[in-house]
Amino acid sequence: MPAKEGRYHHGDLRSALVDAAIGVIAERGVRGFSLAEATRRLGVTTAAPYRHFADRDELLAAVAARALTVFAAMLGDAADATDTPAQRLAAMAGAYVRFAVQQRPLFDTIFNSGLDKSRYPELQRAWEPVDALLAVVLEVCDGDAAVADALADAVEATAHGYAMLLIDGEYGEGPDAVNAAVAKAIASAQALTAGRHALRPATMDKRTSGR
Amino acid sequence: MPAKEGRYHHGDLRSALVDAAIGVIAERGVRGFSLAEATRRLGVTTAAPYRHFADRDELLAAVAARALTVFAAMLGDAADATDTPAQRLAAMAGAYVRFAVQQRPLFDTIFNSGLDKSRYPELQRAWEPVDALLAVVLEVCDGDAAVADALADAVEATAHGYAMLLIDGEYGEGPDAVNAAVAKAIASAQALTAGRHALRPATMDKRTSGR
DNA sequence: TAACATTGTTAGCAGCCATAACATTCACGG
DNA sequence: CCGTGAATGTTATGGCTGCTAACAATGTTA
Repeated sequence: MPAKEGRYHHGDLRSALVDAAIGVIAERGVRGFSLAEATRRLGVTTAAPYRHFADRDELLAAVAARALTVFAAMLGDAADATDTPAQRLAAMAGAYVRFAVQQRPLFDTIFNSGLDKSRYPELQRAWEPVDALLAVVLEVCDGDAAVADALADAVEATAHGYAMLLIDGEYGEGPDAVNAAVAKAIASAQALTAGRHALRPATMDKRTSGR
Repeated sequence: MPAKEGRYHHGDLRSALVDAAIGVIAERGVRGFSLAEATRRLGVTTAAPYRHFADRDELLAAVAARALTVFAAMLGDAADATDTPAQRLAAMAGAYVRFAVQQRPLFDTIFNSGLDKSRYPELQRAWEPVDALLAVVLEVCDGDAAVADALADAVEATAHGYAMLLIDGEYGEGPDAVNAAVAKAIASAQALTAGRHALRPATMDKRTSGR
């Protein structure tokens, strides 16, 4: 039931707050997000959210949980559009980076909001579909489970790094920068796959890891 | 001249504020940083910083600039401790991740403070030594400049991703998690180097990059 | 319909960033 | 040695934020 004008009870304030929060974050960034602004847009008092969330961060965690479902869907779609396991991995790396810019408020809420993830079990659960996508694809990619795990981690880290540096402006602004970063993430996934023998844990070399 | 007790003029408030800010960030995180708290620790008024910084963010930018010199030094030391260019690259990837945890307040100020980098030319200049380290090592790594640039970007992104995910708690807490992440970053750098032929820009494959 | 749970509001506190007006000290030229 | 302006502090204030306590309106259910 949508909220009627002038009604005392909003109807579904909780999810309306999540929507409003996304809007505010889209306009002002996660850093500029304010609970007060979100309530203003919904025409409720600044005290109202506290009936549904313990504090500001709990609302952000709810936004992040919703964001993770969108994220998982986007990665899944990218994976489904390809044939071989190696292609899926590369496509997901590209989708990871694309998600960061296409859904920047969501990406930022997940990764750049400074939430203490361990405090929100809801969030940990929301991560599972994403983890599953990476893990499943990788088990298929290679018979060797140890290398497969390492490769999944490496591709995830690389895609994450490209995504973060891209939205930080490291590669410039505009669609060209985005496409370049996406392409690099895909190529890196392929390079990691090609050089994956170096990822086997036992292979790790004391000379370079020490300090 | 260090500040004497009860003195009206502090002596060197600007750099004292930078130090204090690092302390506050160390205890409360970048997100919990407050200009007011920093001034409290120095025994000055909350208005005092505005004689030296236009606003809160400008102080953070100064912290970030100092952080980048430490960062560059750490990467440089790691590179110097090795022999071959490939080893240098891998060592820098490990040092990148180690820096994130060993100097977390500094790392967070550089990457997780939400500063608009383009607004602070001082910051852009502070990046140059880091870029130089990556670029120089890579030109040596291979005769092919295009691949070298791509490899430098890929290793940087990968190290950055591991660093971010590590401090986000993705790999757990404690020194074991740190060592594991460092080792993975090093191994990934080696894997990228081994598979670097896939990074050549012309190689990029339309089938996986589309959507 | 009466009692209870839910979900809003009003009012108010404390903390933060930032600015304007004022005070003190420093540094330099006569 | 002094006086005058620049530099660098302080006091006072305003607006925004997160959050809480006390109260009010609405739903729900026996």
